[in-house]
Amino acid sequence: MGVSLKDVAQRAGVSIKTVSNVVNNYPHVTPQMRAKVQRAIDELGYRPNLTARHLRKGRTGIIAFAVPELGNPYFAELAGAVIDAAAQHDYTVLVDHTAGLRERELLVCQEFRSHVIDGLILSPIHLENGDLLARQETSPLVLLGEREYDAPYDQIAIDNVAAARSAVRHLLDLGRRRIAFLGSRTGRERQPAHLRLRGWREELTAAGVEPDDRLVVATDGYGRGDGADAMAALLDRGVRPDAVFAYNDLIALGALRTLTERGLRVPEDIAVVGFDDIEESRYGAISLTTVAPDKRAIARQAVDRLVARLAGEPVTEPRRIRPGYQLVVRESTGGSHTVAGPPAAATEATPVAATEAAPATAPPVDAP
Amino acid sequence: MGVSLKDVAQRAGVSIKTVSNVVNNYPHVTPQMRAKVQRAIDELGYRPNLTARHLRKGRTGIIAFAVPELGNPYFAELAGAVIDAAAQHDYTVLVDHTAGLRERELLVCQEFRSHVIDGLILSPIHLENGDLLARQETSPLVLLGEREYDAPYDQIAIDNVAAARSAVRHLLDLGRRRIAFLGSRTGRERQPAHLRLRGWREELTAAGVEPDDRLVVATDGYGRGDGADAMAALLDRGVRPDAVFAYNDLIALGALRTLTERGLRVPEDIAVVGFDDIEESRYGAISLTTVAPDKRAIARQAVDRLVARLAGEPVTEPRRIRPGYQLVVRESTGGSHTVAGPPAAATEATPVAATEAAPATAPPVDAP
DNA sequence: GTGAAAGCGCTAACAC
DNA sequence: GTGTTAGCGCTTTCAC
Repeated sequence: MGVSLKDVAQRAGVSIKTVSNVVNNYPHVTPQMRAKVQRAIDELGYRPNLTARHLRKGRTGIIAFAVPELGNPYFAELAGAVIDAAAQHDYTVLVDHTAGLRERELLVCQEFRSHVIDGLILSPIHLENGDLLARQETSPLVLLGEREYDAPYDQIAIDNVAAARSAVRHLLDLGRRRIAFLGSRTGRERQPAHLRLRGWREELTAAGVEPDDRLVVATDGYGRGDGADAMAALLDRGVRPDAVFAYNDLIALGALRTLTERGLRVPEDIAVVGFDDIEESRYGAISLTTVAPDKRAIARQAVDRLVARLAGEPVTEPRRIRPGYQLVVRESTGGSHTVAGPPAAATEATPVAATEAAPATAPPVDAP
Repeated sequence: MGVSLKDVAQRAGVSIKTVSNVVNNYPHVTPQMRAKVQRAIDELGYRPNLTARHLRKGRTGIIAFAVPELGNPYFAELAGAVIDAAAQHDYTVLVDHTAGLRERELLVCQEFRSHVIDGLILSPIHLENGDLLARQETSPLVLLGEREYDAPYDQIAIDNVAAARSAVRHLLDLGRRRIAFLGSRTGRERQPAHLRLRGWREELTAAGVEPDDRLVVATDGYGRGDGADAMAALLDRGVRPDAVFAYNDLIALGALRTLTERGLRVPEDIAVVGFDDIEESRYGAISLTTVAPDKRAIARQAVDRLVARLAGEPVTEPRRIRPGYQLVVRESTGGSHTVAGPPAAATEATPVAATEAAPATAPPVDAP
């Protein structure tokens, strides 16, 4: 094994405690003693065994962040933000991905590295409410994403219905009436996309447009290929929308590709809106109009909530936090292009809608 | 604190050892004993404390994977592959990002979570050779990426010079002669892109074309915005290339965007080749020709090397492993589009070049 | 097949 | 200010 405190103490001719004091930067150590110990540390190449420290302290300073798929830029960008936010609190992040499988989601929130991770931030897809209620593990858990649960855990998610409505409203304002929805799910007991789909339905109805279910296309996954296929299927079916609202940017980008291949003009023939504002949406030949959740805020708040629970805040009442979002209008719906500038500062955006944590900005406002 | 082995033992009226045997699925336990203990475990909701186990065993089963930026899809995709490869060996991955800062790279390979991570896979950018030689930490380290070091650590990287040459050769074969390179670095002591830049230079020279340094554009970073800016700067400078070879796909995609904005046709006016084969390169309005490193192989081999070292294989001689790569020809150089199919199986690709670990495939072959 | 006891390396009381 | 000591929860000889 490696060099331990005892070895250093022996070498320096002092007690273990003194070495420990030096290692932990205890204030009350005489400079000469500190120097002596430090020399022994350097000579022996001592590195503290954090595992032992963790065992002793009962906590590790490691939190886990589990997402469906790291290959989805939205989650990759979010993971980066979580890592940064956690670092601010001196926490290290263990990133895992579940492939959106319920089994792996269960595993991660039940018995994943028990006592090694202090807490978990999970973005579930197929986890059921009962799974959460049956959770044995006592470490704090914060939930992210579209699914809403009735369980004693903090949940962070933008208002998906309102956000979806703002996207559809934008398309209606452009005079579009046959607005397709890409990315509902096939043959699942639960419909992960249901909130955004509901927003689509509600906003159409509110505008006096009858939602046409033939314009709703289910996909197998959430990737670019699924979007491309869905768009192709819709067109092959002979259904011709004048606008598309996609569950996420990847699906929208895939649809965009199909439209280009088929020689359809965007936005003239068909306008397209996505959801997520991943960076690549700003750089395509046709930049993508999209709903931009405030990822930094989501990450920061998720970490803040987790850290608060870790610090002992009781779960009297689980909190639901709604970070802000923006509708960023770009070329795919006729907006001008904004290649520069961070997503949150895009010029052609409707104001942020946020509750609780975001410093009160303007309430949601209609797109021009 | 939580429930410990002792508590379970007490409850079941057996010794600690017996409970431990049950928990670890020891073969020689009578069924009735196992059942009795299991009942106590369930009743008390016991979860093993992995931290204690780690301390006792001297290893944790956690490895770290540190990349410059998780927001770069190449690294995100690679991270996903590493997580999967590690899972095969029952290792959990702690993903971290260094922002490409030497300081953070040092931190991660020196004193990062000592004794908590069994080993580290690091993709450095600014780490110097001396930093590696001065490394105190004794846990295994595997290096990834373009930088080549003279240090006692395994290194996994495709043959960047040859890969770059194949990209440039492809452009030369198309009759292009004024081939720009986007993505060299400004004012750094080291030139991270130097291998690909060297490939560019060598292949041009070999073809009897004088490399023109006015066609080399430095960028501040490796993102889409950097590529867009670099392309714009080149055109504004009045320099008109007939092809562009970019350091990576993001820079190429940014360049593509600028070209579209300026009304230049791709590939007719300017052909574009990238490097990385990130998924989005296949889905743009103009799909991108790119050098596709075999990410799965890179991840697998990195994990394999690390696991081998962890299993006690001595570092008699550090290995240099060269996974395969392909040149995937798509629309940005006049190829047909390949939206479907995994990157490694793309039809219009030059054969794989790989050494050592990849099951001997065909040797490097010229592009047609 | 099961039990008793030692110790992994560290921290935190508590003495001195 | 510094030293002594008792565990944190687990695995692992070694008896029985």
